[in-house]
Amino acid sequence: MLSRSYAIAQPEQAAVRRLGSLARLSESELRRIADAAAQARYFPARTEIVREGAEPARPTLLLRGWVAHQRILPDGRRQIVGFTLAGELFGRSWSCQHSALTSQVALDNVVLCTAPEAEHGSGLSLAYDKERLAHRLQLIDNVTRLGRMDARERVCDLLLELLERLQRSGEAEGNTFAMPLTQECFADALGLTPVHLNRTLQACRRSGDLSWRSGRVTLHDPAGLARNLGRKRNRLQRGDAI
Amino acid sequence: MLSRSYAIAQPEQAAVRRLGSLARLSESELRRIADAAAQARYFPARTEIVREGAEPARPTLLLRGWVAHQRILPDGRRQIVGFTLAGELFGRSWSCQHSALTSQVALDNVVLCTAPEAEHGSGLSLAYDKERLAHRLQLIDNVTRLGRMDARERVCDLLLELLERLQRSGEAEGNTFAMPLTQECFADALGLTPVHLNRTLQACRRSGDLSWRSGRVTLHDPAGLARNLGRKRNRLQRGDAI
DNA sequence: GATGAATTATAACAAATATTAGAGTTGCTG
DNA sequence: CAGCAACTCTAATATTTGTTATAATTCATC
Repeated sequence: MLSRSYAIAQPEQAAVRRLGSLARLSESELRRIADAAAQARYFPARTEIVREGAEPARPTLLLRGWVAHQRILPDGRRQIVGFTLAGELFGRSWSCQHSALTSQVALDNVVLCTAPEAEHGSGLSLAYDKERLAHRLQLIDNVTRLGRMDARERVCDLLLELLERLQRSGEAEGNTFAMPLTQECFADALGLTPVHLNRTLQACRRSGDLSWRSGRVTLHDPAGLARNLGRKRNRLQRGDAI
Repeated sequence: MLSRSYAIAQPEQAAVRRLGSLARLSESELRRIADAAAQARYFPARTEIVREGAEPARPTLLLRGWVAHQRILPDGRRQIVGFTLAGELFGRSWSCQHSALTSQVALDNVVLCTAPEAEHGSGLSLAYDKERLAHRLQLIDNVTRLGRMDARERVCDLLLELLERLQRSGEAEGNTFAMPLTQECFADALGLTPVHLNRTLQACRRSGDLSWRSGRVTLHDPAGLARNLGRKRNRLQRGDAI
């Protein structure tokens, strides 16, 4: 269990840094984010944060950990439709006013807080809009991945996406990042069985594309992979929204 | 080629009816939609309306026909990530301010117009928000379909979705609707090859699930199918947004 | 360090989907 | 209505992915 002062102070800075990279925030907006972060809530790994169909949570800033947004079919098949990483927002994009479109579960130990209200047209509101745009991009990429890529391509493409996002919020060390997901969970995001994902990972290791050991993933040539997969670096630009 | 007066008058009514079903529109809003529809533009089948990455079009109201939103991989593989049907809006949800996230192509002869600006908080603005929510729902359904359903389930699930949307805008006759898509195109939406889609359609016909002949699709027991697939009727409710 | 549970790895086999090729069918156009 | 092009259908075969089972490894806890 994290001690309170440590749990909040560190990740809060990263979260603010990341929002600031999406739009220019005023002093008072920064203060309100810090205030919100002080009211952090904690969810242990594998805990459900919001259940699909439930009254959804307010817009939420993820201070630490990863959250998965998933659907469960009646016979138990699971599909993860997207991730939220530390420093990113979620809540509104995966919900409507009356019910959550997906269930939202903590993949590891998660610290989050309710995001402050943003005035229409403010910097904060722009940052929120960009976040929603990023979610839509995530979903479109996901559809293309699942519909038209084979196992190896799916693995590399999703790991590339995660690396890019973690680099953006300063959580990657070069081409290496901490991977809190189990292979079974990763398979549920890629529409593969755990066995086939494992086989594919071995192949990727042997071909020198990546390494994945004890919760750390390294992509050995991200640029080459991206070229190979036709992955566009669909960067969000200042002013992008909706 | 459609004569101008006929092309506009008929579908415009359906489009207004559909927007009205999403939110209560004022007299002046209705008039502005009619004005916009009078400035209709025409795209023949298989024409590109907006190319991925291009400066995107303004928010657009589709008066007639179907539009596909698609990604093309460098080697030519195509994935359709969503559809817009007559009476629905598109443009903003598939774009950001600076570049379209997908290319948008006319699947049959299409008539569209630029949607009127909506004031913040107005009925029209609420209808637009709902439309964007519906697009997000479409994408999430799509990910689940492609990730975790087999060929037969994908076919039935997508046809069900299309039937529901067409029923909502009054374009279906009972459980039958006009299907402008070629099987090859439908396969590109389902992440299947045309050959396998065709086999699967034969199987669905033989098992009595559906018929698809000369551009008309009938689902023989939509409710039963929906139950079978665990398809939730994720209806948009009054007040839903963002 | 020893123990047990969870995770990862491997193999053999089964099922689903892709590929290639070609034969019907439909619908448009002259 | 003849001819052509696009689309649909079918079959044989190849490849990919799923399933089941079990072994090896890792990780947390004692």
